Amino acid sequence: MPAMPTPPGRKPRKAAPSRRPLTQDGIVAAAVRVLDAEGLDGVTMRRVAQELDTGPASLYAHVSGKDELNELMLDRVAAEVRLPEPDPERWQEQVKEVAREVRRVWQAHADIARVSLAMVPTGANLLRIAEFQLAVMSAGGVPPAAAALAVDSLGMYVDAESVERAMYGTKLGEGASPEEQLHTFISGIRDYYKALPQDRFPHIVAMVDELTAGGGDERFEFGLDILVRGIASHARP
Amino acid sequence: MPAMPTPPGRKPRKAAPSRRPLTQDGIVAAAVRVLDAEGLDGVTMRRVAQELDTGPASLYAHVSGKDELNELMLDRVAAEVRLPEPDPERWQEQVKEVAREVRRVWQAHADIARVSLAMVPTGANLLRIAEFQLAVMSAGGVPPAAAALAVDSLGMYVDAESVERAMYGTKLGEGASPEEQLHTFISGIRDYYKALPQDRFPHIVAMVDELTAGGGDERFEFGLDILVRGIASHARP
DNA sequence: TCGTGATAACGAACGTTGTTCTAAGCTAGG
DNA sequence: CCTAGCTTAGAACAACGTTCGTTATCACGA
Repeated sequence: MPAMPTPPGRKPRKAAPSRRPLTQDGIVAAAVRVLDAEGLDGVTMRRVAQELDTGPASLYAHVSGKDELNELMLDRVAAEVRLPEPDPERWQEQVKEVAREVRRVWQAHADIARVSLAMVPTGANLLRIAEFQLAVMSAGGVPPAAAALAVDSLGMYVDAESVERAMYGTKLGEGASPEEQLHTFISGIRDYYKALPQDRFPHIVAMVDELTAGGGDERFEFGLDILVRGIASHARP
Repeated sequence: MPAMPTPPGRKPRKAAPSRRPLTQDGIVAAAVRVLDAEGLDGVTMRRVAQELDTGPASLYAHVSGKDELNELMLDRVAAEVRLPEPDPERWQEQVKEVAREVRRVWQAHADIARVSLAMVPTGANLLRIAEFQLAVMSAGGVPPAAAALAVDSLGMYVDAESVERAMYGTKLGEGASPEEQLHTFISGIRDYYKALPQDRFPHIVAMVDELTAGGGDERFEFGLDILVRGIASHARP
């Protein structure tokens, strides 16, 4: 198709290029909107681009790829985590408070914990949280080596628990309410465990109620309690 | 090319239909072979089918889809976990032994821990491990509710640690040895943390060595110690 | 005021992925 | 020996992340 003059009376190409220019921040904000509405698997380059009325190729000028977009989303969401005023006297309770707060924020944004589990924290908002925990533990008498590894273990625990919890909502249909979903899922598991052969799995069958008990908060709280007790056993008095 | 009569003296279609029929077990075994050689992301329907000299569609007669194949792979691999003879006197040490053993097996099979993290255990070999841990903790005096939640927390910790560990190997190039990969990765993180602004992240910068210390085994052992100490604090004496 | 060059935007396309469709082949039962 | 039902498998579908090459835009020096 050789060069052709544009037909008379035809606009240059597209009607209104009133498109405000793309920015990395705008892209990440759009991605988080999609995340909240459709889950992490719903955050595709195409879907984010669509949210911005453009094509997927346009995003690559501001973001190196999907991985970087994931990390930027996580760090943006991590900004919502509120940290208390450090109080060395209450360091154990404060460590728990921060863990609960991170879990709350992760669960407010669908699957995002999956991203946190699969990366080393480098963003400013994530490091801000780690810094707080290191500070409060150090002030509380936990030796540096123990505090460092404790931050790691705590983060892993919060992430893994949030991932499992989020899974219940996505594996089931999106129809019912979150509590309904959780209950349906748990009942299925309970029935399966109850039907197990008692001679091979006596404890599982006997403890089926304990294994499937707790709305999720109880379970989390218990694991948190275990971790903090273990950490405290390494602190000097 | 319309229907043509087969030339005389020619075998029906393919030279030797010595193709032994597909079985679920054979498919899972092939999938695990691919997993070990190329990682979890390398386990695609096409790749597994290729390993069996067939097409991807043929697998769906024996396996409902990718998710089920993942779970079957995990359970097959879980059969390699060896459990000690239960000894209530040493329950804390035995819980740790099993956790170490599971981690060893997970890490012997690339990314497989990712699957474990994303599902509720239902396979016979996975339940066998949970049954053992419940039994030994119960015999050791841990109350049922605590034991049930402890199994959950322990499993999550082992899975999450294995996933993180496996990630170091896959994010970097596949060229160097595992230790080399780990070292390269850790040094990158250390340099980044060292370059952080000291006024905003004083503890991170000060503890950079502790945060990046431990070949991985130390870190895991420490987290395990924390968890078991916490669990033990719930046991009756 | 007019080019002009760097950069952003984007339509189209490539190579993969999981999965389904549909037709052909094989095997067991009458 | 023939037919019913299951297995096999080639082809195709929709969706994914990413890249290519071209077009449009805008700040700035002549």
